[in-house]
Amino acid sequence: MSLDDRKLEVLRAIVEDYVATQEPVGSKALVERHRLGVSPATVRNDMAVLEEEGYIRQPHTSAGRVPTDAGYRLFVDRLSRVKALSPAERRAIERFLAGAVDLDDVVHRTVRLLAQLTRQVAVVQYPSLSRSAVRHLELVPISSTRLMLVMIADTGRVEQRLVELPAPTGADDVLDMRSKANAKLAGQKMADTPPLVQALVDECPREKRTTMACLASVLLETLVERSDERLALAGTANLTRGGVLDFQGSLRPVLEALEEEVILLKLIGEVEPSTTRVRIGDENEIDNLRAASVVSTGYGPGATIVGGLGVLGPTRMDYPGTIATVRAVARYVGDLLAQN
Amino acid sequence: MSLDDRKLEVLRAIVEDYVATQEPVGSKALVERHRLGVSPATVRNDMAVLEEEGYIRQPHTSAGRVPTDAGYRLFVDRLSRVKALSPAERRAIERFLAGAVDLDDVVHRTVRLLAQLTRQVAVVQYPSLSRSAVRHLELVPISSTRLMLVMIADTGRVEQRLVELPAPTGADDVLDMRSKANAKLAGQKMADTPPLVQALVDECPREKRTTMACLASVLLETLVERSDERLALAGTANLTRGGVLDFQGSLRPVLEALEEEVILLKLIGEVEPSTTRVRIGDENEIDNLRAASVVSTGYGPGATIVGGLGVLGPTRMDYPGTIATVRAVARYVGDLLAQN
DNA sequence: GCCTGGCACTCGCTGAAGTCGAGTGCCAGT
DNA sequence: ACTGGCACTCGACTTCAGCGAGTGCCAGGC
Repeated sequence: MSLDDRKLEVLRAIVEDYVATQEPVGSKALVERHRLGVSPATVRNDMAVLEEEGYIRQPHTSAGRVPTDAGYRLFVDRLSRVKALSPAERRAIERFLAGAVDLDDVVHRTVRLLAQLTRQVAVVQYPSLSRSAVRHLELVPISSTRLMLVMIADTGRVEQRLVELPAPTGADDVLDMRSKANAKLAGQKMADTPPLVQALVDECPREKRTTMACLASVLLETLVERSDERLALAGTANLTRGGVLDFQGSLRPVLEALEEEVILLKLIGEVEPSTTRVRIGDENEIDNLRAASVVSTGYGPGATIVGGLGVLGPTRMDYPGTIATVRAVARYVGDLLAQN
Repeated sequence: MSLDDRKLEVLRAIVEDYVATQEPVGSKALVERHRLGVSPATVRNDMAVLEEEGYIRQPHTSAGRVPTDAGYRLFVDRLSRVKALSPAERRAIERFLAGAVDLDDVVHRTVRLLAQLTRQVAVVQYPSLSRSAVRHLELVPISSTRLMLVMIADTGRVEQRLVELPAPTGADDVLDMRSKANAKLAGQKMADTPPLVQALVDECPREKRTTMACLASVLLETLVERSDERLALAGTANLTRGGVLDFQGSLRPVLEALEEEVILLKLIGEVEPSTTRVRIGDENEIDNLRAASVVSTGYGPGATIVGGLGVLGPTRMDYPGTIATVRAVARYVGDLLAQN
């Protein structure tokens, strides 16, 4: 059986009320608060159907109804009107982000802002190396057999790495390697660098080749294999909002999941074309997060995406508002990066 | 009245039992578990005295006793024997830290290790800039009016900052500024740099002075004013250990405090000579943490201290074990930094 | 003088019983 | 197809009694 308009309206009302009050919502209260123009009995019949279809459920016999994950899904996909941000919010975002001096600072401010606006846990991925390009490489001699390699990406991200050289190497040779490496790699997308790094070694005069190979391996490590992307997290205290009711009584699994960078990256890092992704409850592959929802999106200068950001909260969350905020913040951060 | 040895022994037994069981401990159970050689009645009398002196209290009339903050204090100061780490633990620490490739990596591994070993929330401060020295400065031209300043500290920490120049500046001039800055500042303690930076400007030929002044102001910002020291945090999930009993029922204030970097820095950053500092409950100046204890210490290569680290947990924690672990980890990290 | 056994007392915890009421499903009527 | 009515369910809350851990105190013994 398909759901007629009124049933959908009832579902929306249930979701909205439940999100607002955190309590199972009954037919009577629904009619009172939403002027549906029908009687409670009618609503009850609709509810029975919605329950049969799996969109809502009763926590206990003879209590009100609560949306299921599927109910939220339907709500997000078909029923929610996008909430526009208030001008005040827009201004807050702009002002808050404007003061950033530094990539670190941008990310920190962003994640705090997101947490504050959505009142949920916010996660921001640092601009991913694999999606950005090399701006400049610097080699700093530490001792005769040690260099520090500093890589500056076009997103402003900086990585450094110690290089142990196989043999003492003079300052001139270091300068030489530096200029060669820059000539070859500056401006290139990280993903395109491996063959170039190889070429760097191949083109090297024999006597310097082992040294260069050594540098090359660290370069590859830094540019490509570095899978441990960095993250910033904020707003964990928001998990305690709404008492112990959300997250089925225990924050434990959620906090544990939040500590695993790998998990978080999976959640917000897998960004496709500029859509906003909403994962509700069981849709999360992580067991620990089956009681949570994640709203995530990609960000970056212009249309390119260099990283992901998002928020995590109880399935019972204000989806329209959260989605709008996440999108807006992502857009502002993208603009900020574009200015660099 | 002063406390005789047996009363102290009773206090120790109460602390140990309470830490282990998380339940108020009564006179009978105490005698059974600790072979004190006296009867419960005697212990009761001792308890009455201890209570009068403020070292223990009864949650409710006719329940067992629980240590007060003062009780823990006395325990830590006079009663706890230092627990030596097991060889297995030592090996775990060494092995876990050995694989670090990078300062970031060192800090991350350390904080995770601490959290795991103590089963509490761990905090590690990045080597503080103000306590370290400049190893090298690098200036990377981004455009004709923009430079990126990269500062490498002797602790391995790297800071970068964008510099907007007042006028287009050629590559030669940039190189010149770079070598002058390095000549002046490399090897210097951050704290000593301000007059040197000033000298840098003063010694500059007039026509380049405004450019140099511009660089200098960013330098000062980076080297000195940068008060927002960085931190790493791990193990928040451990807060949920022990149910909602610790932290008087709400994790909220604790999580909030953990989000404030300023607060954390105050807690673990104020490191004096290489003592381990223990703050118990009310001794924390932060209101949100009056139900928590913090064990912190400084770390650094050799005898110098470049940063702080520590753990935070319920006042009901295993102090001897925690103190031993914190100290050991700090020592290993210090050794690791010394190798650089 | 200090320790001990005994004893009355306190009081939180637990479980049973009872009440309340929100909310339901169903049915007959419009 | 909707509505009003009605019997029913069942969780939440309250009350009450009994239990038992633990106490404080006191009188007696080493």
